[in-house]
Amino acid sequence: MDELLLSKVRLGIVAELLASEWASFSALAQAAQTTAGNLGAHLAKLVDAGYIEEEKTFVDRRPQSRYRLTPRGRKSFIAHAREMQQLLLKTEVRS
Amino acid sequence: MDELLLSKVRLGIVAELLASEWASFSALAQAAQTTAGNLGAHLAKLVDAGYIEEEKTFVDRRPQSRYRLTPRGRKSFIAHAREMQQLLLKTEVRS
DNA sequence: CTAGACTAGTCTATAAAACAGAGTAATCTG
DNA sequence: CAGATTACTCTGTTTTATAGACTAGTCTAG
Repeated sequence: MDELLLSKVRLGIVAELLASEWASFSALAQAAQTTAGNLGAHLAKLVDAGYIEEEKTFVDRRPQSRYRLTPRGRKSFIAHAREMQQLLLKTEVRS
Repeated sequence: MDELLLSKVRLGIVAELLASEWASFSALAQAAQTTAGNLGAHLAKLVDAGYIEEEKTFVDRRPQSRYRLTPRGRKSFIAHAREMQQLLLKTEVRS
């Protein structure tokens, strides 16, 4: 069970990055429904874990960080979703 | 996204209860791989939320609490697993 | 019958994590 | 240039998780 993926905010980040290759800080803030401060902290954790990649550039002379999932991050998420599915198989109710 | 199900320990509890109708405190301690104190706290949260049911009885003159999933708890878990699956559909990698 | 060990927890203090909001740096707008 | 905006980072507070001490009762042995 992946501790890093047991978080509303971090799952929101990953969900967004699964849908779109690269996402900006502000796009992620919207996706994860949280404040900038909190988002920054969660992003740092995901970067440290090698789940996402950070690229700091300037767009129109303004700083802009953008992020994307690494193969490792993608793999981890898939494994996580699978584990959930495995648990679900233990119950008969399937509807 | 269900906050209550974003926890290693609580997922361990739910997993065990999906597999076996009723489970004792000690069986859950083993399933969730945690200490008694911690387990007690998490069980209390799940009981408060109406996800599990607690039954305190005596077995061989000793106190024994046992727990089982409520329909509500089961439903919530299934919904949670489904949400994960939905996120997974956003990526092309399916292997 | 009582000392020591065990079961089945609960309670409490500490450690870790999440979070919000203040602060920083730069740009743009009137 | 004053004030507003973007794009964050840093720090202090609050919330959550966790371990371990503690309680209550039972069982075993001497």
